[in-house]
Amino acid sequence: MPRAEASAPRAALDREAWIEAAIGTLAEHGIAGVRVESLAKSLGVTKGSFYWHFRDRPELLAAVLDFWKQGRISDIIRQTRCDPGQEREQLDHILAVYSASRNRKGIRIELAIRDWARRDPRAAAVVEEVDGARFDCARRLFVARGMSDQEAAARSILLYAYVFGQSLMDCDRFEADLPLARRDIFALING
Amino acid sequence: MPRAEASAPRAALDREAWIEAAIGTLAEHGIAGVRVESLAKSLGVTKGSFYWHFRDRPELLAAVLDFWKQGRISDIIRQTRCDPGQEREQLDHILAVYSASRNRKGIRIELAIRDWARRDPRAAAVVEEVDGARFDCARRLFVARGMSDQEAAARSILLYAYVFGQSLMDCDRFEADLPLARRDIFALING
DNA sequence: CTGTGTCAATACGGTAGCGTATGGGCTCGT
DNA sequence: ACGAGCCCATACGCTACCGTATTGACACAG
Repeated sequence: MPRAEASAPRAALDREAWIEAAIGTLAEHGIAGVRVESLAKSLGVTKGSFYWHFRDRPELLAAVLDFWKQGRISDIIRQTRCDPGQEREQLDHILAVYSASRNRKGIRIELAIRDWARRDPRAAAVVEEVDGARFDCARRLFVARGMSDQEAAARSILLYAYVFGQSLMDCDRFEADLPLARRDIFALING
Repeated sequence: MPRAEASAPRAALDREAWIEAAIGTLAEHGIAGVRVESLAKSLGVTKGSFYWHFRDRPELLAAVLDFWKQGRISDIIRQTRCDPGQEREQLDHILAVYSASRNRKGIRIELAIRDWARRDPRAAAVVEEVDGARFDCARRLFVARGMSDQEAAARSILLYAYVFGQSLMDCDRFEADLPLARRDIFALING
C-alpha cells in the first residue's frame, strides 16, 4: 500500500500539479494563503519536492499567473466565436456563463487574482491583459450588431463590471425572484 | 523633545486610533496584512499597548467591521436623502460618488473588506448588512420615480454591481474617452 | 552491477507574528 | 508625597513560514 496522505498514490508530481494545487488554495484562501509548506502537505509531500520543481515561491506565483492567463484568454476567444447574426445570443451566453451562479470555482479564482493584482504589479499586468482580451471580444460582438464604437465600448464595460461586481455581492439575499431580475438586467446591458 | 517615531507626539492612543490604523493597512495590504506588531510599529508604540486596548487580534478585527458598518450605513442614508422629484439626480450622484475615480481610499477599503468577507463569516455578515441597506435606499429611489418593484430591484442590483465591478477593473486602459462612456453607462442603469 | 538523473525526505538557520507576563513611568486625587 | 489606575516597554515561548544543504529511494541505460 503506497502511503497516500491526501489523495495521490505517489505518482511523481510535476510542475503542473503544484500549479493546480496553488490555484486551488488561491481560490479558497487568497494569495496570502498559498504557502509552499501547506501546499506540500495538501499534496502529501514535503517542500523538498517543491524546491526541486521551482526555484522559490515567486516562481510558482508567476507560473500560476501565466497558467491562468492562457486559460482565460483562450476561453474568451472560444466563448465569443459565433456565426453572423448570433451576436446577441452569444452575449447572453457570456453573461450567463460568467455569472456567479455557475462556475463557482472560476469566480473564486478570478476574485482572488484580482485582489492579488491590487498589490502586485505582475498580477495587475496579467489581469489587464485578460481584461483587454475580454473587452475586445465583447466589443466586437456589439459592433457586429450595428452599434457605434462608443456605445459598444460602454456596454462592454458595463457587462464585465456587472459580472464581476455581482460576484462580489450575495444578490440572493435582496431579491426573491433573482432569475427574473437577471433577465431584466441582461436586457438593460444587452440592449 | 518627546520621542515621536511615526507622527504622534505620544498622546495616549485609544481604541479608535488602532482601528483607524488597522483600516489604513487593511486598504493597502488586505486583511492578511493587518498584524498587531506592524500596526504597533506604524503607530510608534509596541504591542504592549495593543494588548491593553484589545483582548486579541480578532477583537480588533471585529471592531474594524463594526466601525466600517456604522460609517457605510449612515453614509448611504445621508447620500440618498433627497427632495421629491430629485430621485434621478440623486441616483446619478450615487453613481458618481461611489465610482472609483473619486474616493480611492473608500474603494480600497471596500474591496479589501469584500475579499475578507469571502473567507470570514463575520465579515460576510457585515457586508450583507451594508449591501442590504444600500440596496433598499436605491430601490426606494427607483420606486419613487414610478418603476415597479421588480424593475427597481433589477436596476439597483445592476447599479451596485457596476460600481463595485468597475472598481475591479482598470477601465482607463480600454476606453480613451472614459467620461463619455460613463455617461452612456449611467444612462443605461438609470433609465 | 553500476552510474546517472529524477524526485522527495530530513534537518537546519532565520524571520515574522501571536499572546503572556511582568515591570515600569505618569498623572491624579487626597 | 503616596497609593491607584492608566498606558506602554521588554522579554519570553511558541508556531508558521521561507530557503538551503544534504541525503536517500528508485528507475533506467550501459
